[in-house]
Amino acid sequence: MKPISPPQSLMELTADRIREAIIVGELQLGSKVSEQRLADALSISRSPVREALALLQIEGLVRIFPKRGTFVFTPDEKTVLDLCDHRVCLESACLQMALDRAPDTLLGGMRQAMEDMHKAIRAKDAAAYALADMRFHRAIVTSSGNLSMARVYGSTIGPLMALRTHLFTEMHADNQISMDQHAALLAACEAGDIQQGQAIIERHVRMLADHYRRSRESAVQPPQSPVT
Amino acid sequence: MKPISPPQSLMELTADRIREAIIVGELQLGSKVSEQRLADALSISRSPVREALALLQIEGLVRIFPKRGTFVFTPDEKTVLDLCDHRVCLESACLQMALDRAPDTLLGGMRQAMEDMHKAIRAKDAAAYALADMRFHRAIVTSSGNLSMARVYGSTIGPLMALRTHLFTEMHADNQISMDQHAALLAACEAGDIQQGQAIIERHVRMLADHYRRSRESAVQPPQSPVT
DNA sequence: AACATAAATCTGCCATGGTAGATACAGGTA
DNA sequence: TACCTGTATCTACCATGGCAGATTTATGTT
Repeated sequence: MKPISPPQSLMELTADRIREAIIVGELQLGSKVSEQRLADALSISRSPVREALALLQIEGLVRIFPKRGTFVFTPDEKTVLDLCDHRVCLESACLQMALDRAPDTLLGGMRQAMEDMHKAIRAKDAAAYALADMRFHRAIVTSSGNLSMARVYGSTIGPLMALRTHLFTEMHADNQISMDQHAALLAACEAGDIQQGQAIIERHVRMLADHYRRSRESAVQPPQSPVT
Repeated sequence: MKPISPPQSLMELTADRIREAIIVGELQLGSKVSEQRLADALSISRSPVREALALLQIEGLVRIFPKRGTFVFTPDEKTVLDLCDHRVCLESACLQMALDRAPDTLLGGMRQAMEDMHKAIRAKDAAAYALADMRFHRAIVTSSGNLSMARVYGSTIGPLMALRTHLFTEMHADNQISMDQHAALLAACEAGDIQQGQAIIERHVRMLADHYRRSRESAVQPPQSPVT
């Protein structure tokens, strides 16, 4: 995937750390996140923290208000629905390309991710499940060989979807349905049935959207930003 | 589009400045771009320059090699083809959504852009034509109402496509073909024929890709990076 | 002359300081 | 009590310094 990465910069490590903290709920949605506090907590300077936050804003996980502060992004309903449409669009197109160009890579990535999802379920680790889920779908996009789509998916759609996934995998323990859908998608790919695979993707994402909608109906709305 | 922007940060201004310099060729493709030199040239500090470069890397205009330097990205053939596929994917999906949800907005935006394209052709203004062309396609994406897709299209695909456009902007004399395709797409939208519209988008982008390929066959290849 | 090696320089990366702007709070007035 | 205002504090933003890694150049050996 990445040809060169071992000398990972502190900024990237920090971004990874903060992203994970947001996804697993360590940093609450809508909460203010200060450069200084994060730097102190990680025992580093404010510079890499600042750059990491800028990156996370591009990814959509935080929102930076100039001279006011950085806040963990709370996705509203329209944002999630837009994201779902976007995701279906990219995944469907990439599924076709991946099956055409690199079916073995695609199937291998899917199977590996499903292994991890099984492990996460057995360990009842919601966060690990969310991450494995993300890897499953990321495999579709990366196997397409289209770097432009892969970058967008990995840097703007994946993290936000993982955030949303984690939000209700804790309360709804029906990972089984999700697992069945992933298995069905894998089977369709093994059979080379693109249309069937695309239909499953569509249904899967729609189900996620419905889950999100219902989980929000019975939840309080944290303040998104100091001003509207 | 942007609700708040007046107090634009120096980092954003710097990013805009560098982006324009790259697109118009002021900074040569493949050339090394130093934080220190840019900061000196703009009479500012290295901090905002560094953050701006990070942003431009996300957009795909530059490539940052850790501890080695930042280089203006030279799109190779695969990159452009990937970008074209990505563009077709987004535009096709957005066309459907726009016709479903806001056909009047879509048709209005298309007609306005076609007006501008006609004017540009009569005035033989290639740059104005390119901008109107971009607005035409952007109308499709924005009319879809999907903010996630619109952001990606505007911030990731747009700049790189503009760069590509500039690369062979001198030679394209067949704006008439392009105009005919846009007119055909508008007609298909007026008739509500989504499939026909999507087919036209596909053909249009393929034509652009062919243009690019031919323009590269008779051009030298600047070095992309110090190492492979 | 060709190559290997080592010193010097260049450059990005992270740490820290100063400043301006925004928010929060306290005190005073209607 | 409610509202306005002035002050204090907080925080992001930009400037600058020190350091480490990488590239280039110079030098000595074969």
